[in-house]
Amino acid sequence: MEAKTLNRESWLSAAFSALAEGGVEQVRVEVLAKRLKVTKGSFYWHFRDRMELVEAMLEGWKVGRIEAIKMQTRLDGWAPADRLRDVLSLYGGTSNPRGMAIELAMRDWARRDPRAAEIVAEVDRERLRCVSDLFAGMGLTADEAFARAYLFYSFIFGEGLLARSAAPDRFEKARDICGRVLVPGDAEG
Amino acid sequence: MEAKTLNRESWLSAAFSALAEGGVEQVRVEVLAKRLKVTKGSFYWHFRDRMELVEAMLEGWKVGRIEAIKMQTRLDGWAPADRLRDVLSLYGGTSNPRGMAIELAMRDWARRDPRAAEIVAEVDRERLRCVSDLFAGMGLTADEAFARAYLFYSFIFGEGLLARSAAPDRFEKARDICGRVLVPGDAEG
DNA sequence: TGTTGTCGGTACGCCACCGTATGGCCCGGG
DNA sequence: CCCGGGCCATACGGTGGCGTACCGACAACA
Repeated sequence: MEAKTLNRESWLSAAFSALAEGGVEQVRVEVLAKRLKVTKGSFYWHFRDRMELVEAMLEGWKVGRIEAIKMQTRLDGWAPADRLRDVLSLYGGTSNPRGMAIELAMRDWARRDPRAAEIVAEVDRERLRCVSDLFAGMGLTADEAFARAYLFYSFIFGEGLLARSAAPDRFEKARDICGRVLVPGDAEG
Repeated sequence: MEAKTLNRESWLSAAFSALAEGGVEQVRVEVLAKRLKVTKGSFYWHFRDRMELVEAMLEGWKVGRIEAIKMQTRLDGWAPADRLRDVLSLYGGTSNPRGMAIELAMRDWARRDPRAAEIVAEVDRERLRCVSDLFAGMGLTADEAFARAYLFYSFIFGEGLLARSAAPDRFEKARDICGRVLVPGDAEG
């Protein structure tokens, strides 16, 4: 019961899937077309060229991620530490593998494309600011809060990079301990 | 004064440069040939095909990294904490950007190629084992030591992923604080 | 001086991808 | 009925990469 005519969103969605699976290099017009069961004639109706697609991806990802982090760190009467634990569990481990794949692909992309680098930089700034504020809300100084946020995000993305081969319970336990180190506090017995 | 005839090492070296700069996708026969100022006729003399090159890269990277981590964590009368701080400074920040670029490219590669994934997994196992032993040498239990090693490496690689835009002193200070959190101890005034 | 082996150049066919030009289909408004 | 626009198919030229077949330069060596 899918819509019988595609639009920009259809192509963007397919593009993000390709990005997650194979990096920017794999978001190719004819490949996406095949996956959408149309020809590229459709693509070049909705987009001027491939560059317009990838720039739409950058912009869409940016606003989506910034909106998400603002939601996730807004404390409506919650304790900062609890919010931090929430964010950690949202990105951590094997939950939301697609989201993590896109994150990593985005960052690999940023390593060689200045436009992507600028987008990732903006998102990172916002994220560091948000969780830095949470740490500051726990009584840390500005410098310490920023350092904690830096450690926090480095761990999250680095974890997605580390090979998770065999012994899953071992990693499970490790992540548990890491969580307690990253966001101090007595909770979470 | 370069050798006037190329060999496998020449191609491998160029291949790792291309890998660092643009990921696996950029290690292409004709591109490397152009950079080495020869034609691909040379390449196909030293290698059967492109796959033989990339497999040589995987193997070479593996043995090199395993050898390196064993060196860097062997304590010849050194304190475990000092060795940990050494490793951290070796990979951290902006020192050795080429090495970090290769690390990240390798891991991005591993996300879509099972052979690369296996290689990275082997290296990671060895690294986690080595620094885990160091943490254990500081009196931690096996579980805690492994968790610390996990946090340690996640931070190192995650840090390479985080956008480092503007305010370098801010990040410098943060990494300093992170170092003290990652490897506890009173040293390093 | 002829022979053999090492190393690289030249030229070709193949394929995947990009972007364009153009034509066809279908559907609503007049 | 027809017609105009939204949406897609078809077909084409161009480019860049892979791998192969074959040729040439050059050194060692007998």
